[in-house]
Amino acid sequence: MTPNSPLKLVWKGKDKPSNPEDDFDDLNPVITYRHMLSNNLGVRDPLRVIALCDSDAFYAACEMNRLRVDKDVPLVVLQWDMLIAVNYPARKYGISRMDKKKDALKRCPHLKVVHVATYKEGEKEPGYWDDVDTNTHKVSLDYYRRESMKIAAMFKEEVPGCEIEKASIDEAFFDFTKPVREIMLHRYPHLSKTPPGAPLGADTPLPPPPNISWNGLGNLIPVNPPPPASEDEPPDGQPNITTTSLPPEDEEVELASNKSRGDDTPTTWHDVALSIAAELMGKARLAVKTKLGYTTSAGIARNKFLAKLTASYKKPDSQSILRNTAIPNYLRPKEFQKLRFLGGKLGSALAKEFDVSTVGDLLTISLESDGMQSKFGENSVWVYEILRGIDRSEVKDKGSALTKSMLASKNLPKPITKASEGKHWIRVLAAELALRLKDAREMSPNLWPKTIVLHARKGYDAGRSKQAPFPFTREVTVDTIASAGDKLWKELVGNSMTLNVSSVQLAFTGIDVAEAGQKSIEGFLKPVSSSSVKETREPRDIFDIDQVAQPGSATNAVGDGSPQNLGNDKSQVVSLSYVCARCGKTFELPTVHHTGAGDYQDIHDQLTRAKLEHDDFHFARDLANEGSHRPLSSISSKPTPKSSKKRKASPATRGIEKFFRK
DNA sequence: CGACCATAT
DNA sequence: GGATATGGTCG
Repeated sequence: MTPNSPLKLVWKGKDKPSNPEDDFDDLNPVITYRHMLSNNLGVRDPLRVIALCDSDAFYAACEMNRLRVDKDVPLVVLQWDMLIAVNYPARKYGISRMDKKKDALKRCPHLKVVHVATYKEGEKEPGYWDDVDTNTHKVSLDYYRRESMKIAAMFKEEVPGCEIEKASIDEAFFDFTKPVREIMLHRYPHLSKTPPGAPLGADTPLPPPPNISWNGLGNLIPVNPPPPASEDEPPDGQPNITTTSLPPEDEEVELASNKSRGDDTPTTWHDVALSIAAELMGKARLAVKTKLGYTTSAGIARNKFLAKLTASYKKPDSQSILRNTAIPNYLRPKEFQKLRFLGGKLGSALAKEFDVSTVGDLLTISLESDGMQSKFGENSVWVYEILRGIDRSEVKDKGSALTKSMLASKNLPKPITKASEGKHWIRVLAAELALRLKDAREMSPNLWPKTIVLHARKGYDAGRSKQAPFPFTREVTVDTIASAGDKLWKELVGNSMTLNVSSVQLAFTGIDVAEAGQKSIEGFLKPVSSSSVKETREPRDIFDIDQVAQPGSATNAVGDGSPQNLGNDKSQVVSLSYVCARCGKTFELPTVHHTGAGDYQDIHDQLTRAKLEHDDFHFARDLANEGSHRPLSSISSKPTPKSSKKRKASPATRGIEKFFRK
């Protein structure tokens, strides 16, 4: 029976609280030595501290850095005729996204206007040109992706031992719980051991926390927000008034008024944890600002949901802290449709069903109110909790495969009608994917896309998609990708001459590091050189294991699937290497001549032996390291309001494995 | 696994 | 709204 048992909350709706504060009655849990000294309470940890940090006007900031523009220069980033980013100096002129370039310039004639990088026609690389035309170019966000990765890398450096989840190109969540606990134990050594005379042993509450100074740590969200600034409230509380208090202009003012806002409510140990997290977050943000030139805004609170909400309290270049005690008053006036995951259909369904708009409104609706269970089913508990500031979703390190999919897409203002145009755009998109995959492989070689997907929208219809396994080829070339794309195109739009395609998207999905035993051996066999291999439009990987093991099998769905490529090359000079996906060690084999599958088999066997030996080394080393990082799958959390059904473990990995395990 | 949907920046 | 990303549903 943990103090924060979720069941308590689930059933709580049964007896309607008479005191509205009861809705938030888990916000001040008793914290014991057991809590303090446990390291695996996960999302139930009463000392959990999470932050969300996002870059201010990120694309604009990237361009300012790239062009070495002074930080006070108003600048916008353009995508065709649309503003996709407006820096803060430009916002002072009342410029916002949704404005057109024209209007923006009207408001601020000396505005710096930068168009996002584009590929043009068949260019291999994106670039910045001034003659951008949506009919011939496609946008590339690559520069921003790279900058984003730099920032993420610096964050990891700056807060070691902290789980970090990149949530989007310009946002990351931090789980500071672990490093904060260590610091707390170090700073307050009397917490590190249950005192001998403690009445309840480890379940004894901690002694009173020290008074802490929030000075310099960020903006404290007030426990008692000041009343809305304007006296003349529009009838009905309409959307264009800001219900939340306006943040003060500077932190001095904020701090001076803390007392009057009730921020002198008793300090808790969770507050101590928050304050330490704020130190760490501030340090990491400072590093990013001084070393990379990006300002950020962060929110620090007890979970992801609140951290995200808190980050928006004051921007830019600022961080804010939401104490548990400040949660109810911060949450209640918010329009729930602005909350994470309630911005879409679920949110509007709730608004319609109960005819309300704020969190406070929804708090009066119990779990078993008419319509709650029937209309929202599984979501109702999730909603119930989120409204009360409870969110058990975890911050998960997305590990090595930092990106699971790559999408290149192009909207066609003037829909295309000819097959040749389709081919053209597929080629452009393929070129981009090829480059991006190549770049990604510089960081982690052995990245493999499992599938390729083509999306197309015809006229006004909803888009349709087709996918197929992406073939094995060591060299993923534009041609490889384009022909796979062409094939999907045929299945999707056919040869009909009436086609009217207004958007095309080509994607890799299931990108992952090929791990031993997970993918087939092809992934580890890398042709170093080859001669008399004709460069066909669809170069087949000459080491495709299927060809070796089962000559003629056509499981490889590459390109046009023309059979003449299957084992038709009579003589080749090749040499092979095997690169371990885990440590990068390379095994080279001498150059061989071969005339048939038998030779392949020889090479294959030798490499297989080397690989097995090497795998054993990793296996042993893994055993030695066991125990330090086991995935905790026991904690169930619901990252999205969607179903909580668990996916079954993927079926046994098939393929080449049978060649190795005997 | 394949197609599609929901959500977000 | 365009360009991307992720995760869930359902057959």
